[in-house]
Amino acid sequence: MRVSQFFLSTLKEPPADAEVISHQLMLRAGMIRRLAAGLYTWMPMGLRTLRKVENIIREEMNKSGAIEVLMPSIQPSELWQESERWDQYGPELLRLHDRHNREFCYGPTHEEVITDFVRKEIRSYKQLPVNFYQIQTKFRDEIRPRFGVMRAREFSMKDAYSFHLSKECLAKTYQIMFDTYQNIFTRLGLEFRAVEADTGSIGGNASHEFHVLAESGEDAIAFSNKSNYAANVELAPVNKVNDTPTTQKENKLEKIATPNQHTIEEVCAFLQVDASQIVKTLIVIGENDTLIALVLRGDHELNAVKAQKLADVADPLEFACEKDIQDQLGCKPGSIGPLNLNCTILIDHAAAELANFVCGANEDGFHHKEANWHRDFNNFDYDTSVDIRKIIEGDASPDGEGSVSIKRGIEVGHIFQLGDKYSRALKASVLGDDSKEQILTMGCYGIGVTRVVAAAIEQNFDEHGIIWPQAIAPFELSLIAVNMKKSNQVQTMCERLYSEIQDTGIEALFDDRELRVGLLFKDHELIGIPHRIVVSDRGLEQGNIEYKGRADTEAQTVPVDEIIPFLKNKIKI
RNA sequence: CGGGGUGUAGCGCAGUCUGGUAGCGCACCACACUGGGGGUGUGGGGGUCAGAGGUUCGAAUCCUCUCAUCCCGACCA
Repeated sequence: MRVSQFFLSTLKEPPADAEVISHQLMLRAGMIRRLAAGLYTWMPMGLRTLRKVENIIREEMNKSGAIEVLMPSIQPSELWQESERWDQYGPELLRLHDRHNREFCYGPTHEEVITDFVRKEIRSYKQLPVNFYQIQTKFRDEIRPRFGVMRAREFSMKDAYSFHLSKECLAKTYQIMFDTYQNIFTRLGLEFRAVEADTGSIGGNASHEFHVLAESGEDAIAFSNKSNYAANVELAPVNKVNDTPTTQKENKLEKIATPNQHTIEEVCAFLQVDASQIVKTLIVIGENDTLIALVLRGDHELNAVKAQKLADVADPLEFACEKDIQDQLGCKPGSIGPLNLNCTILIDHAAAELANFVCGANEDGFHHKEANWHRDFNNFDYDTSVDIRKIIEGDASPDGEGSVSIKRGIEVGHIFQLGDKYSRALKASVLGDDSKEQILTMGCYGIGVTRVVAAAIEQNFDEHGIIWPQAIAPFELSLIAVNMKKSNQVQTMCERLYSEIQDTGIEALFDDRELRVGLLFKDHELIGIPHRIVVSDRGLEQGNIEYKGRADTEAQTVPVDEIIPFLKNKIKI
């Protein structure tokens, strides 16, 4: 492609409202433009990368045996009423009316449509298992779209849905999709991890998220340093360290005044103790609007996802207001402690292992020192202690092998074993080999296609711009001329090379603009094209072309005669 | 939806406090010089100062409302 016949629109400065690096670089490199909040136009440069991502996904999905379909983005409300999600989904579902005042929604996902399709089309167990996928535009009316296409309202997603007679069969396809996702993200050239995940609101059993590792990721992932274990921090369990908690010491329980010391930091500083020797007591709403105390070690953080799964705790987790705490427990939140507290108390096992600890005294301005569970608490039972804290760096790995380190990731894929939630609601069934009707079992598998593009940038950039993995670069090679206008030999060589490069199948962007070479370098580095050759009088006099990889620090010279094989070898067509 | 910003030329901003000719840099157009890392000069084009209402002789500037947008919290590919 010649730049003169393409559309290049780079910005020297990032627009002020772009915060994250991928958003800034996508705007500056002329990949996208914002139309409205969470809505983006893909410009020619960005679209080339988007299409490459799609194609890799499509190829690998096809290889896995999945079959491509394309469903409408607008869906009738009736299907959503059948699954009961019309009422459950909330304002994120963009609802609309047609001219006859019939209700529709813009699809945020396609479980209903595909299940409806399958119940009409699939009659026999002999047609199973089957896995349909599409690459299609979704709309989710996010409360706060942000970070450019990373969290847009309209976005492109690859969604696949598999149908089975049995859970065993589903598990097989699930494994195939797991492997396919590994292949896809490997081919995309991204550093990623498959992690165990919460099944969340979609429901179902097994679930894995695929995360692209990047500093700016919104999710925290816990890894074992010894095994393959990886899990979203929201989900990662924390193992009990001891079989029995530390035994009490001789020191007596002591009540001390801690005037105006409310937070853990304040109390620690005031009493000169470490946060790990203090217990914090959080009051949340339980089932039936009772209050429940969650007790954690002072240096640990509550894991809300784990806590709200406990039978007594309301889901979603909700903290009690100060007034209710004051009215029902007799003091302000800053002085609550588990000793003689008049409500259900759930103790995190790390807190239950403490001895001689500090805790609130349930009296404004007072704490206890030297508290011990077995000695000072009636009915304390270590075995009933619960796991409600966030795993932290250095904790033992949940699978028992090695310890945990934590990295940040961007969720780009998610696979679920759905079960029969939708097939049951929509009565999707087939006849089995016993001639009996059987409800289908489903799996679903998503990849955020547009998000992959942003995530790839978050993982691959420097101060000059994007550094594309070759598989998804908009162009593979930059052909730049120094002062072509004034040099016939440069111009002739560029035309010759451009033609020969095209014959190799390498996708080159030939910058034939009459601009200073510095400008050309800046533009091509910003766009992130992985390979670059420069043709100049200076080089040609020595019979050389200059080559530089986008991530290289030094350029190298290559004899003119060898440049095409050299490039073929570098770019591996 | 709560909290905090921001809306002035395509982009980045000043001007607003203290009302009085609409500005700067980049980009764009023309010409000339220049030519291996965002060069120089000369001359240009482009704005309903987010919108509406109000105060005033006079409003980008003061007041009221509306809209848009970004950042921090709960959701998700």
